[in-house]
Amino acid sequence: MDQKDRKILGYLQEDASLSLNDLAEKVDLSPSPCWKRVRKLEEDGVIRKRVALVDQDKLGLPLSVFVLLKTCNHNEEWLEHFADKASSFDEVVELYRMGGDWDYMMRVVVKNIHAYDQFYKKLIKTIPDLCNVSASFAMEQIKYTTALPL
Amino acid sequence: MDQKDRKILGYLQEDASLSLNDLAEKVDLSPSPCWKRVRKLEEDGVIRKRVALVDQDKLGLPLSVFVLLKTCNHNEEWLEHFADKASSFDEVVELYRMGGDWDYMMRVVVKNIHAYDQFYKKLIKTIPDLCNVSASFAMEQIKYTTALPL
DNA sequence: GGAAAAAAGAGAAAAATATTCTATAACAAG
DNA sequence: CTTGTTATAGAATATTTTTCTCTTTTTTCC
Repeated sequence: MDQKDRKILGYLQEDASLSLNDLAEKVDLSPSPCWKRVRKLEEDGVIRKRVALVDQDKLGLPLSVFVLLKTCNHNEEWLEHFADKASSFDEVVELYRMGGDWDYMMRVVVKNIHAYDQFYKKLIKTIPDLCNVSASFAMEQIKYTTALPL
Repeated sequence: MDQKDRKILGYLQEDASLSLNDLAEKVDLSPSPCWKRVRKLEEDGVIRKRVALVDQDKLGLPLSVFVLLKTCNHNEEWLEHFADKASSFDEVVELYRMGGDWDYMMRVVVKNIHAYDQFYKKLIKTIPDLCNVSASFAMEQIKYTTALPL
């Protein structure tokens, strides 16, 4: 991965609908070697996938809730079971195992506070041994990008 | 936006490299009406953009840090200035204004803890009047999807 | 330093895909 | 009904992606 690959990633991170010709031009290559690089980046898994980003508000799901969790149960099996179950909820768009005070944090996307409460009830029903659950509501999404710093 | 549009979004959220023929087949349409729907979704801004998702680990940026912030300065101007400045950092991939104990939360993508510290120093230098800054480190990213629930 | 091998690039041809166009079918309002 | 509107299908055209071949550049090793 050299500087040109990085440049390619930079552009495709921002706009994957860019045609190969345009991309090639931007990175100062002719289409064919540019295409080879793109394909290699895909094969190597550097480019994980191409996706369409959908507008949360326009879909009627303006609310992001950050949910912090503590478990009472610290064995391997529980962890795996939790990861599986929690990941399976479509509302959970991000899920992290954390260091520090809380064991897990997730971002949950819902219509409104009531919908969050429904999710909450579903969550604690599905996953036992949660010792502590705390929700923080995002008032405003100031920045959201999938583009990693290069 | 009817059920078919939703189905289209569902597929494109997962894989935007899907050809129009394949997509059309999946949603039970012929290519041309399917294409019209996709274009309308794009024009209406329901589909915000198409992007390539890059692997954090493969890029050498395995660490996500969640940074919580409190400001001492609660006037309109400060808020705007903060939003601008904080958004401008490439390491900041998500930024929310929060309800509750903390004013802001952001996810910062970096190489390692040392790189986070560098970022931290850059942050407090750039943005004055931060009363409190707290960082939580993600040990593991269990789920990360850009696909909103439909 | 220079020859051989390897890697990266250019340009054109072929294949696949997206886009437009036209005509037909379903649907809703008066 | 029937008129106007919207959605669809299928074919044509245009664009884009992918492959192929040949050339240039870079690297390696003597």
